[in-house]
Amino acid sequence: MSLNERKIQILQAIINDYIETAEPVGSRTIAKKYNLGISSATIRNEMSDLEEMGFILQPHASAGRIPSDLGYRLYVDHLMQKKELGAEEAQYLQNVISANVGQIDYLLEETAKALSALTNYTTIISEPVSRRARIKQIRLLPLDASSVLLVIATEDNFIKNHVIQMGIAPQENEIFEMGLHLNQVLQGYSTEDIDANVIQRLKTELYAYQEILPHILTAIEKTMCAAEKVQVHLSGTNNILACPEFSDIQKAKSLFQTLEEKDVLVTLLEGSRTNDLQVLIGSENTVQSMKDCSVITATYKMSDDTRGTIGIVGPTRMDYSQVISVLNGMVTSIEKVLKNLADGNKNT
Amino acid sequence: MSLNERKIQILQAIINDYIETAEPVGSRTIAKKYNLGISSATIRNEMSDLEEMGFILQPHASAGRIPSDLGYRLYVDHLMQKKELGAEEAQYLQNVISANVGQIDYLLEETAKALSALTNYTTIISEPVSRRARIKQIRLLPLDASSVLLVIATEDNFIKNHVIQMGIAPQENEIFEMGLHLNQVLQGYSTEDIDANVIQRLKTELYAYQEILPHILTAIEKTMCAAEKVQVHLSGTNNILACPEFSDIQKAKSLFQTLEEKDVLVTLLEGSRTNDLQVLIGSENTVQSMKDCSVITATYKMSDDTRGTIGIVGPTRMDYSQVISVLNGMVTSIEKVLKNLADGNKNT
DNA sequence: TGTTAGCACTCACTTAACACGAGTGCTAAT
DNA sequence: ATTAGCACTCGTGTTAAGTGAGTGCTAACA
Repeated sequence: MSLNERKIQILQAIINDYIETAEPVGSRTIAKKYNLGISSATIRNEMSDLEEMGFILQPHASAGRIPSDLGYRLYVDHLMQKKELGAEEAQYLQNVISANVGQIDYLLEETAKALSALTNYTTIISEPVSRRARIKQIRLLPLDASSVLLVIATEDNFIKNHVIQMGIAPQENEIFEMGLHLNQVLQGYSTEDIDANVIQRLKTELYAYQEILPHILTAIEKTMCAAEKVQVHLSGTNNILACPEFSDIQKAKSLFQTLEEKDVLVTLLEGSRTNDLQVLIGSENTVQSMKDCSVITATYKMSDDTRGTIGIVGPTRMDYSQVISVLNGMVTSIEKVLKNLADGNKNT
Repeated sequence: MSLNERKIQILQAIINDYIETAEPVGSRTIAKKYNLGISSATIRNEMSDLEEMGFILQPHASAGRIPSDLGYRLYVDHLMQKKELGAEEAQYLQNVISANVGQIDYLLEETAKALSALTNYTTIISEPVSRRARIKQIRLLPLDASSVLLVIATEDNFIKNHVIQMGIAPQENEIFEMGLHLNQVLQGYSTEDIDANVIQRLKTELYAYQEILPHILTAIEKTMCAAEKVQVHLSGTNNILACPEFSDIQKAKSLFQTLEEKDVLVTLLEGSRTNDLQVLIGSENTVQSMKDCSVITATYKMSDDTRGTIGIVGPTRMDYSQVISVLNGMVTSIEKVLKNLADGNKNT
């Protein structure tokens, strides 16, 4: 029993129809709607084969067929015809991005909204992070009598700051001098580079400030940690409730619960860091509550080392080709903007 | 027809029972469960009066009674007995807060989670903002050949920064000098204080830097705007799906849609800026999709001028006294921590 | 005059029976 | 190899009857 041309046509018809209608597809429907030149009986025989091969399944004995996860997998890998993103949609995305250049968090928030609006699914976006944030500039600013502001700019132009509270009130010029020295020593360093040796060196060279130095070192560590922590934006969760597959309120609730856990979302996106585009279909998802969902993720690069991920979550019966075209378009647009930002060679 | 003691007892019984069971309450139930010493027939007569007065209503002719919004209003204002927060719960909240001191956004995120976990409703928290953020420190740091980092610390120790990209590459010492000057002039100023006069003054005094000054002034404006922009955190939306009143998926969807719009959330919370604690019941809400919800908001102060708001959203049939006790406990805890932060007199 | 027992009535909800129809699998004819 | 025909399955929709929780009203009672 081989997967001949006709079987493939039938499978494609089933998947297309099911994605459109969300109803199990029967042999008569296919015979009428898609002119394959064969009768419903023949289609029935082929469908029986397709079921045996695991590409489709029957919800119950007297119902039509629906695609299985394996069926969708075949569809996504070989059958699906790839769409290009429409001009108006591409323009819409471009506008959203352009309007928010310079504020990375708003940019991603709005991008997520736009993607949800275009696809009618749920969007997850992680902020770009380098696994190894390198210090480009480090500064200390006296804030008031008892606190000092630490500012770290990484090579990707991510800025993080931390207010350091200290019991002792140091002199302004001391703070300033320390800042200059730290900047000189730590430039180009990542978290891991700041090891015992470096710390020892700083302790020696800044012996005069031994009372406040520890405060500052812990602050640097915390700040660098925060710089490496992934921030995620979620949007369009309400679309889940529009899907007939989630009319069971229990299913919907457990999915919502999962989507509220940022950690889970991060792992979900992290998984696809290596691939440009990844599709996880139903049971391929490791998270239990997402066994009825498909997740399509795309990676966007800011620099070679700094990348974030966009994920679209929908029912397995999702419009794969449309989502993929939207994601591709979005990645292109966003990379253009972010690369300019990282290179720092464009006016705001 | 007056609201005598007995009517009040009956109303209270109806509300208590309905909050607990979510089922319309009949006269027999009250007669059996609450020992009021009167028969179900008498209760029926009183209930008829209560309905006429608008405190309760009948979903359909042969059903029991449920409280109306007016009924809940009376309950909240006069009948409800105020609870104190349990010791373990107070401890739990305190732990969550202590664990996240120093990072205001994580703190609020975790606080929102904790409140949702304790109440089983949805939590919205806005970050504390002063309506008039005043500049405490303003600095310029050269980042690389073409960009400069602007750092503004407000008097409440909120730090905001902005990367300014400029075509021209200014000298390090020029940047530094400008920064010092700006700091001197703008200290203590809020957005509104920086009017045409001030700008003219700066333009004159910093005439030497007329090419880059405009870049910097717009950046200052943008940054101060961002400092005044309210950030909101949302948590526990999935609890909505556990409420029987939202088993209608359409209702749930429209509520979810509303909750995804940050602007709406901000207005929702803003409304109660003046009051310490505010309860909006059902139709008292201006937003259409929240006509079946009650929103309890509490304001927490960081300093006299800087305050944020916590809101709990649930069905009108929510456990008002419990939510209020949790909110009060939370405000006390969070204010203790935040005031220390704002005063800057405690180690991190 | 306020309270209560009794009773007729209402109406949502449940259950069972039944018909309907979409869909299948199998068989036999082409 | 294809297809027409047919019996069979099973979810869905409809109808009818029964159930029970709840009400309002009336008349009797303290």
